[in-house]
Amino acid sequence: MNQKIDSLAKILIEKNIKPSYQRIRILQYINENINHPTVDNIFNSLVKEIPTLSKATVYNTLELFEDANLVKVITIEDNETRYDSRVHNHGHFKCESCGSIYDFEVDIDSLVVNSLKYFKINDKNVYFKGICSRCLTPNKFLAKTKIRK
Amino acid sequence: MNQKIDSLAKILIEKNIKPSYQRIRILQYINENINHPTVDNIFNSLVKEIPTLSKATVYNTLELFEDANLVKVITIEDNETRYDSRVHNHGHFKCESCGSIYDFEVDIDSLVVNSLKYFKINDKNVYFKGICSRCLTPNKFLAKTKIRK
DNA sequence: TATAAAATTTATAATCATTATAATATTATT
DNA sequence: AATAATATTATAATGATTATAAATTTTATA
Ligand SMILES: [Mn+2]
Ligand SMILES: [Mn+2]
Ligand SMILES: [Zn+2]
Ligand SMILES: [Zn+2]
Repeated sequence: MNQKIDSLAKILIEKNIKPSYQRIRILQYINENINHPTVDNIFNSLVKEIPTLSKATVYNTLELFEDANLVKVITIEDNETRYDSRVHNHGHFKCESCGSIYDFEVDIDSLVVNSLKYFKINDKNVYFKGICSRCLTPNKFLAKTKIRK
Repeated sequence: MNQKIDSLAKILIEKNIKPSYQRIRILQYINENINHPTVDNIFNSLVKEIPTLSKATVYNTLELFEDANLVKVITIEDNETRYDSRVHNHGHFKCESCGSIYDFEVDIDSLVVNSLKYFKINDKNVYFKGICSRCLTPNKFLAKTKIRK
């Protein structure tokens, strides 16, 4: 138990972030929930166990994590900002039916753009939209299907 | 003058959209301003010539255009929805210094993702972030530089 | 250890883009 | 012209994010 907390604290210390209890728990949450949670997801889950938690802390902490490259902001939809603890470059697929966001591996670096020769590129993103396989053939996987809002 | 309006009206009629004056002017604006304007950009420009224009009309019209594939929503930043009248598939680069959004051609269709074999893909997006060439060497192009908020 | 300073968290208010609602105006149909 | 359908407008409501200041916790120093 303390091992887990210690290792999370270590990650924060290495990034020069003081490992407060709230920060450790938020880091833990995004590491264990890689389904690209929103601020509300994170807050509503954690506030059950940390009743004094403030939403402002979640916002502040995520901004801190973003600057430290511990988390990546996913902006597929304009109304919901999501967070991804997998910071390596990968693509995202959003299902327009169930709302789930899937990761997929894609060789983004191979996308060389001539017209951006003299631009400094810090960040490359790829995202698709459509209907996921579960929604396309729902009856087949009924037992496995999880509906996400 | 009327030729332009007529051709814009024609575009709308072909999409089964009644060519009201407001709709024609909004279509004209996004066709003439391909720098990915926000709703505010569109509204503030047009309201000077159409004082009765309502922001709700701009929102309604853009949604209508989106459904008709006359415009594409660009969501690079989570706080600003932008609109693009160039609906063919192309990439976007957002400069983190001046905020400008550049178009670039990229062969998105060549991105084949095995894990999405059984997914229905409706929309593919690619966007980069970084510093544009003008911001990297600002003195060189002083005369040409246009600062965009 | 006691005290002061700094950092963090919390509670609350403010902001702002978007959506919803209902009234008004315009256009089409009979 | 009267009626119905559609579009526009004005306005309010919503909701996510940001800002602000007070309260709490941690750290540094005497
Ligand atoms: Mn991901
Ligand atoms: Mn574009
Ligand atoms: Zn789905
Ligand atoms: Zn720039």
